[in-house]
Amino acid sequence: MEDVGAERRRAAAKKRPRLEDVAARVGVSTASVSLVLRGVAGPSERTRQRVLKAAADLGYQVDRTASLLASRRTRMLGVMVDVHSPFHADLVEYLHSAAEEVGYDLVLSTQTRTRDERTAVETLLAFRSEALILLGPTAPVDTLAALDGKAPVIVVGRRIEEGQLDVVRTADDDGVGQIVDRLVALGHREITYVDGGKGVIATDRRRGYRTAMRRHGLDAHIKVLRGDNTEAAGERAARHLLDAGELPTAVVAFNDQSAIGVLAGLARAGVSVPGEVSVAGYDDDRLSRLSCFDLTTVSQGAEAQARYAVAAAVERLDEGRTEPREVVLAPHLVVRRTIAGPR
Amino acid sequence: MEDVGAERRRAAAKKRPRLEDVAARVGVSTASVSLVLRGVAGPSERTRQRVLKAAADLGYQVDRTASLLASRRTRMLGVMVDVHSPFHADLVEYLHSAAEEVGYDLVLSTQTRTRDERTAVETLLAFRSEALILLGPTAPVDTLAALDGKAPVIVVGRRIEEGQLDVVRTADDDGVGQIVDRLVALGHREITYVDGGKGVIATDRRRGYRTAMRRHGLDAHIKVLRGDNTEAAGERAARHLLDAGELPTAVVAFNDQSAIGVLAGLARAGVSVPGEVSVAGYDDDRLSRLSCFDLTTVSQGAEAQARYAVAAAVERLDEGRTEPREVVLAPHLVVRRTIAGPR
DNA sequence: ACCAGGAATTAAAGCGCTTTAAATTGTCCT
DNA sequence: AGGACAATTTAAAGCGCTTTAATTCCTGGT
Repeated sequence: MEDVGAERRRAAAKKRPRLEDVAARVGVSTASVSLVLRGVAGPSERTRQRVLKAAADLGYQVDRTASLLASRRTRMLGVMVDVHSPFHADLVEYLHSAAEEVGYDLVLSTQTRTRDERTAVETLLAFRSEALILLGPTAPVDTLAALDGKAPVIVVGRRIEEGQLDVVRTADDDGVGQIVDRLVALGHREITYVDGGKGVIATDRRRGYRTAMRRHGLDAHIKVLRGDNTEAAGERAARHLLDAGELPTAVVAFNDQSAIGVLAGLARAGVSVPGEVSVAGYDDDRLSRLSCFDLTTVSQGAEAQARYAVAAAVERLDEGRTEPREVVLAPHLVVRRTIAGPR
Repeated sequence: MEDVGAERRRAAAKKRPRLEDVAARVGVSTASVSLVLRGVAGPSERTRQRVLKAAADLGYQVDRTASLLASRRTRMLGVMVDVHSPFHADLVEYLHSAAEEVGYDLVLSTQTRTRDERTAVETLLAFRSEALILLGPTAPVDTLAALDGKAPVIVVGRRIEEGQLDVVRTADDDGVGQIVDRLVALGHREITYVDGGKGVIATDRRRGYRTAMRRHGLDAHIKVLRGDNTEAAGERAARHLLDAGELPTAVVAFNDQSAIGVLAGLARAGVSVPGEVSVAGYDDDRLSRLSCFDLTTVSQGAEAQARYAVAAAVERLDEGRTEPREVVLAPHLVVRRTIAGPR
């Protein structure tokens, strides 16, 4: 009993200082302190200085949960990312800067094996994000639209049918088309595509491949290998090609991770890239830029996407826009080492 | 004027439901609803069901900021990570599971170019993290110790002198020693080390290299190349070696990222690994496992570290431990493709 | 000396939830 | 029927901050 009491007292003694403590020390009201600390105009210079000093002396640090609760606004944007994606990592960084510029803060929630999309989004909402920026969400449109009722939803990187939600994305089919065009220009005809699974993004890119192949009259060479968004899938695809014994002259993968898997699979079998086979990815993520891969890929303009996404959120939040808007950016080819003319 | 009023009314109308709304709908008090929603024993089964139903109907979602504010506890652990480090990404994932198991939640804060360690930690504190788990912090001990006054600090992966703080780490010098031992056993004598900069971790690993070399009587071959924790540094080091024209038979790098840079630099110059030069890294991070690298490295046991870190936090928070404790795990060699006997 | 008007300051009412102590209800004996 | 006791339920007091409306304090002009 004694002990518990003592402990409690000790704990109370070293409790973090509150606004009230700072106010008491200076001899002003908590209102004034609050104003000074947030840099709101009003308090006199003298008060300002004294408050600042007292706050520093006490080691005062604002309690964000209380601020958020008290102010109707939170100025926080919730971002859902897939922690495994290097491309998302890039995006997050740009989102950070973009948000900072307009005075917003980011709260991240990441999906892992144990936390699915729904949980991730709920956390964001529970923390009072004012808008949700979802990077490549896989949930059905209805679900996303329902979410939009609770907070403006900005979907990044994925197509959504007909003006239901704010979307920022690149024209994925066009991007893949550009790769195919370039490969064809280099003289390739046997161009195989490694698929990215059943998401909307994957569908678009696959379509881009098919369309481009047809445009060049290469219908007969259209070949799509099952896959997903991981290195493992790329490697499997490569093994599959090798086992089949008839390597195409070029392989285009759903994304960079998959492409890197393809690269690995080929390397292991001693197939030279781009000597024997050309390989291209999609996203221009960190990994693709590593000099050991130096992968030819398509840039989605991560920075621009981040900027537009934040801008969209701000428009909804601060400028009263209510109609959904879609921003489609043009992807552009980033030619690096992994493609060349056919063998 | 009219418009603004109207808009405000509309906004108010679709405001998210509060505990009170759920309570009103069922005809009980907010207290009961709170209890039910948190799964606390007390409310009858009948009440329980009705509350759950009402909450679902209304689409109620708890406002975390309010909960946190109201409960003295937050059950949140603040984690500071470097978003660029694949090893940290691994750790975070394990931390997530470990925390979840003991009923804690994680709030992440990442340093980027624009956000330094201090800011990151302040955010964590502002969100009322009860303890801080710092992954490889670079701040001086004093700063960290000061922090410990505000919330228990658990330092992960870095040595801290003499019982000032909770620390979970692996014996880095030993780890590097193991690599050197293995290389020597394979017959290597000219083993060069690519340094990791001036942090404490780097110091330990460098020492491990030096000590091991001396132990094998290879003092004359000790050679440390300047570097840091990036791929770029590794690549620079490789170029340096190549320019000097006298390649060692083995290169040990500060971490996997740096080692991958070395690999890239050597590959570009057409030097075969492990044929002509053996290369080893440290951390056993994601990248090192990619089959295209298949890098020999040292595992720090990310999962175990995460587990111990969370355990340490819980002990401080819930079990009243106050003396700092250090957990030093034994690293273990992960032999993959990149080392072999000397040429 | 007095007052209008602006500048600085503050009292007080929440924000949406948790939690404690007290009130209410129900059950089972005697 | 009356009462003891346990099972439920709830009123009300915060949590630490923001914000609005009101108050106080200064000016300078008359």
